[in-house]
Amino acid sequence: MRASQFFLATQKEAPTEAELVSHKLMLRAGLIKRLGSGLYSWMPLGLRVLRKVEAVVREEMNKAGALELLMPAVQPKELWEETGRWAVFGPQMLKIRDRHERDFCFGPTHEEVITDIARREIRSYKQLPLNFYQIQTKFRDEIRPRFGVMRAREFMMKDAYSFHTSFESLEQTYDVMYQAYSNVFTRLGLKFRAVKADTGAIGGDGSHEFHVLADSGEDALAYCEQSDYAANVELAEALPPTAPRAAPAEALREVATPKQTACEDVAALLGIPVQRTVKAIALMAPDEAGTLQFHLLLLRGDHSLNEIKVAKLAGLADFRFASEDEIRAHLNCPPGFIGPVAVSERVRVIADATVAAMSDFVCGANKPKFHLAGVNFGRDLPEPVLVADIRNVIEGDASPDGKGTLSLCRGVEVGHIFQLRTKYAKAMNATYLDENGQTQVMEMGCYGIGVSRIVGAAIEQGNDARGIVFPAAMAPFEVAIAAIGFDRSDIVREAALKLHDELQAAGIDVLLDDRGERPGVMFADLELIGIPHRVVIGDRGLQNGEVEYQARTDAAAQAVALTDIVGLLQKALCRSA
RNA sequence: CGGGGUGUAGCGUAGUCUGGUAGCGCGCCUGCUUUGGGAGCAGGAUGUCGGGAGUUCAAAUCUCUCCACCCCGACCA
Repeated sequence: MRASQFFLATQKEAPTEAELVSHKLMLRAGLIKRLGSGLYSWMPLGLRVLRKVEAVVREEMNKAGALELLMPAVQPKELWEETGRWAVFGPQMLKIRDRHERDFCFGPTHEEVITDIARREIRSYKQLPLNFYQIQTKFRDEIRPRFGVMRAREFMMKDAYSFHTSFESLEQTYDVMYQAYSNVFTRLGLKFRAVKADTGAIGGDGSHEFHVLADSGEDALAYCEQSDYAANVELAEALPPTAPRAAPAEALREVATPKQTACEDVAALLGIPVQRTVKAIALMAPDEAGTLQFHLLLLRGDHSLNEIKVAKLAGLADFRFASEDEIRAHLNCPPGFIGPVAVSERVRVIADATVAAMSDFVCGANKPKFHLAGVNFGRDLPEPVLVADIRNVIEGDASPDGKGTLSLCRGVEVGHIFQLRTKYAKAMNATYLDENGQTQVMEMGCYGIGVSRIVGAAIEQGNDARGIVFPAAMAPFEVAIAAIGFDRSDIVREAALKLHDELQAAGIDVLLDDRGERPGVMFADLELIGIPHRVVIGDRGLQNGEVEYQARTDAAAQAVALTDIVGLLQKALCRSA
């Protein structure tokens, strides 16, 4: 490709709308253009990147035995009513109506459509297992789209769905998909981690997320250096303390905390570690009769609430945080000074396992501007009605597998695999006949990769002061030739065109910068758009039969004989000559 | 949806408080010079100042209203 015939749309300054490095760089490099909130056009340069990611995904899926198909993006309401998800999916689903006033949605996912295909097409156990996938545009009306293509409303997704006669068969395919996903992210040159994930409303026994590691990632991940344990913090279990609760040693007393509401501030005022404090979080949740009950959750001062764990507790599935008025009504105290001591029977006190093992702790006094110190369960207040794991794990916690301690990092979720089991097949009556002629419900798995999100995540991981540093597998071009004086030097022009043709003939994706721009302009552009290998051709070097080669990550260029450059690039790109 | 903020040329912005000719940098076009790290000079084009309504002799500026976008929270590939 010659730059003069391509469309480079680089910019020196990033639009103010972009917050994240990757978003800024994608806009500056001209990979994408924003049309509306969460809606992006992929410009020719960006589309090349997207297509390369797709190609790797497609190859690995094919290799794993999955079959590509393509389903409609627009789906009829009736299908979604069968699984009850027309209502459940809620405002995240873009609902549309045709000229006959019939309801449709723009597909946010395709379980319903694929299950419909499966129930129509699959009759016999002999046809199973089967694994279908597609790479297609999805639309999810996100509450808050942000970070460019990392959380867009319209995005490109690879979604696969497998069908089985048994759970064992599902597990087999699940493992194959796990491996295929690892292959995809490895080939794309990404630092990633697979973690155990919350299955959420989808349910099932197994679920893993694949995260590209990046500090700006929206998910917190816990992993163990000493073992292979890794889980989303949403799910990661906090083991209860091993040491039993110590006997009370201090007397219960009030301490004045005129301005201190946060645990850190209270601890600082009292000159004690924040680990000695307990914070109370007030929730409202409906009981079986639908009456709202007031709950007080106790966490150690330095711990944070894990809302997903809370929602799994009996009676708390539909919790919400209590309002200030509700807190005052139940505790006769404003937030900031609330605690579990001497509360009415209507207050249900739930303690995190860590708190349940604490003694002589500090908590709110249910009296404005006061806290209590030397607080002990059993003596100063009843034992909590429930002790559970309701906190997020922190750095240094014991690993749930009992081998070592946990570390934390952040990641961008780019893949998620689920064992769906029979949830959809049952709801939609997707059955087959087994060896005995009996009707059986199919087991199902589903496997998603955020193809467009990968591009953003990769840039988040690969960038420097000069711009994007793409892994070779997904760079828009593998090699750039910067021809200095292309418009005025015959020997440069000839050498550049010849090298361009040779590289092309060798199957290398090459961009020849033949714009005749000044070197600074060319270098800046080629670096910004992240092309991994650059060859500079100029009069100066050609006099010695040399060109310059520099990898995007190299500090400086090296002189290379013109006759050697093709071989060097083939080697750098791991291509055989 | 709740909280905070921003809308001025393709991008970045000044001007808004205190109403009075819409300005700057980058980019773009033409010409000349230049040519190994975002060139110089000269000339030029591009604005419903987010939309609408109002106040006023006069509105980018004040008032009301609608819209769009961004940031913080709940959602997720």
